[in-house]
Amino acid sequence: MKTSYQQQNDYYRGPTLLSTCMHSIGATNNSHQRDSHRVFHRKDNLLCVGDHFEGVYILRSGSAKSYVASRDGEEHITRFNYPGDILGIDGFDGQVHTQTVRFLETSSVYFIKKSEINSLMQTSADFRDGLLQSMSHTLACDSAMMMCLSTSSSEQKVARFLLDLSIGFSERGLSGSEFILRMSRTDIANFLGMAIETVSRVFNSFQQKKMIQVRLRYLSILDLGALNRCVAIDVCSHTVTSQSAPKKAMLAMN
Amino acid sequence: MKTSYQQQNDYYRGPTLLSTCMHSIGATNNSHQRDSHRVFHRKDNLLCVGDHFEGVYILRSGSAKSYVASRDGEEHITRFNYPGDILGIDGFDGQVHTQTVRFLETSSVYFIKKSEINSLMQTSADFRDGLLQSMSHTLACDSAMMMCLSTSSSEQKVARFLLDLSIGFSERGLSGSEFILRMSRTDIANFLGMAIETVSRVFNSFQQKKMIQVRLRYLSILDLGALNRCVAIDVCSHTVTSQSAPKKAMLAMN
DNA sequence: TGACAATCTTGTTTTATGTCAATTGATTCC
DNA sequence: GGAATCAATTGACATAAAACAAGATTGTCA
Repeated sequence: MKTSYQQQNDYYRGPTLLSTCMHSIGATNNSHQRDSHRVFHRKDNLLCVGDHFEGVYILRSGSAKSYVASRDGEEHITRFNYPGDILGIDGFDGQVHTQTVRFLETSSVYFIKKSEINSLMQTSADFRDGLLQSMSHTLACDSAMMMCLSTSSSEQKVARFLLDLSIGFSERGLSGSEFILRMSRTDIANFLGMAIETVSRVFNSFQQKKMIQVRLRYLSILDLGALNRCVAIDVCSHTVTSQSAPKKAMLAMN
Repeated sequence: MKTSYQQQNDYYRGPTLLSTCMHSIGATNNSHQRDSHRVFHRKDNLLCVGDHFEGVYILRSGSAKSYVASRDGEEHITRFNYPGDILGIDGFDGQVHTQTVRFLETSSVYFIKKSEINSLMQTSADFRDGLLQSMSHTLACDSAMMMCLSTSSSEQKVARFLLDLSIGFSERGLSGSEFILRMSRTDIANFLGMAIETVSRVFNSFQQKKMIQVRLRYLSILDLGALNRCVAIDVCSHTVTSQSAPKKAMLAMN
């Protein structure tokens, strides 16, 4: 079974918001490239809350999760990271990192020193635009996530999550319909703000409706349309007869 | 009663993440300052989803709400804005705005053209740092908000909301204990991802516990400590005898 | 000033989802 | 290779908060 799933930790070479930056750096100085690459393993931390800000990292291969911690020690995952993502951007404010970044599998990153960022901002318009664009894009994603967290049902949240993964893999030239969930159910539950049991139940429910096929961390999307419809209006769990009047009206408009 | 509440639409002159930027701009060119100031009224839109990105705005006085829209027309408020905040930053990605910004009261903004941003990024280290810092700070706030939305009870959400407002007003040199809620209950409910009725009930509950005093949009914080404790561990709505075992344990550790 | 429209509050009912508990199924590691 | 640990599922039950409904208050404009 494993063989049908694409390797997700191939080096990422496709277009990305920061591919331009890589160019700029390459053009500026080739000799230091060796030193700027670092490899990490599962459960390694790239950064911890409170670490001094030294620069940003571009994830080249593998995957990671970024999380914040509340006063009482509770952790909350704010993002899953994939190749091309910039890590450690949160350090610009106050020169201290507010998030911990932990790898989900063997991964490699490219490091850009603070001083390098500064000089590139002045000399390379591409780098400037790329960085601003990337941060701006992250802000937009956060807004969408907030909307998802605060207004969606459990089924909508999981559907949204799977679709985002699917889109992300597609953009990176991997299969958007068959992939491996590198994170645990606990991580997914934490990220989506729901109980782990509910995640399990929704997966099961989707599977019974032939929308997905899931076994442990191997996931196939069988009916993309159904997932998309689920996100737009949460009809997955209801029969038409049990629809409330407002929901019926919304369906009618479609 | 109104007289005891501070005017919130005085021009903001205190320290802010972008006060340095204002300096830089002032130093660069004084003559255009007149043109860059614009005044808006309640319910006016500064930006709409889909608008082409022309530059960013710094809110000088008043207040606004930023919201995104889903496919089915539902709106979700992602942020309330106060003097010193940068508006329109979301346009860096794709040169199109993804959020609508609407004023809650008569407000004024300072406009910085795209071309100006570009030249300032090159020439002024202060502006560069200020902008990156501001965006980074916003990202951190978003993370905290996501955590709040996904893991908090209704009482915790409202407590967190009031504390954030209080801190924001204090930082701006206004009273952190007595202020006007410029947004409607509906806006608050939308922002916090809860029903308007629940917002009303939580306000009432807090009032009965002498934590706050609220009448329409006039709000006083009577017991800051209680609000803070409510955010840390949600004990507001429970008596000690009804605590579950884990919650009791958490309380004991305090 | 009075009437209409918003906005906010309060009471009751319903339901989605969390919590608790038990079991099964994978990994890990001597 | 088998105990031990960790991860995921499944079922029964409890509950916080949404939905629904009705009323009170405030704001607005002729």
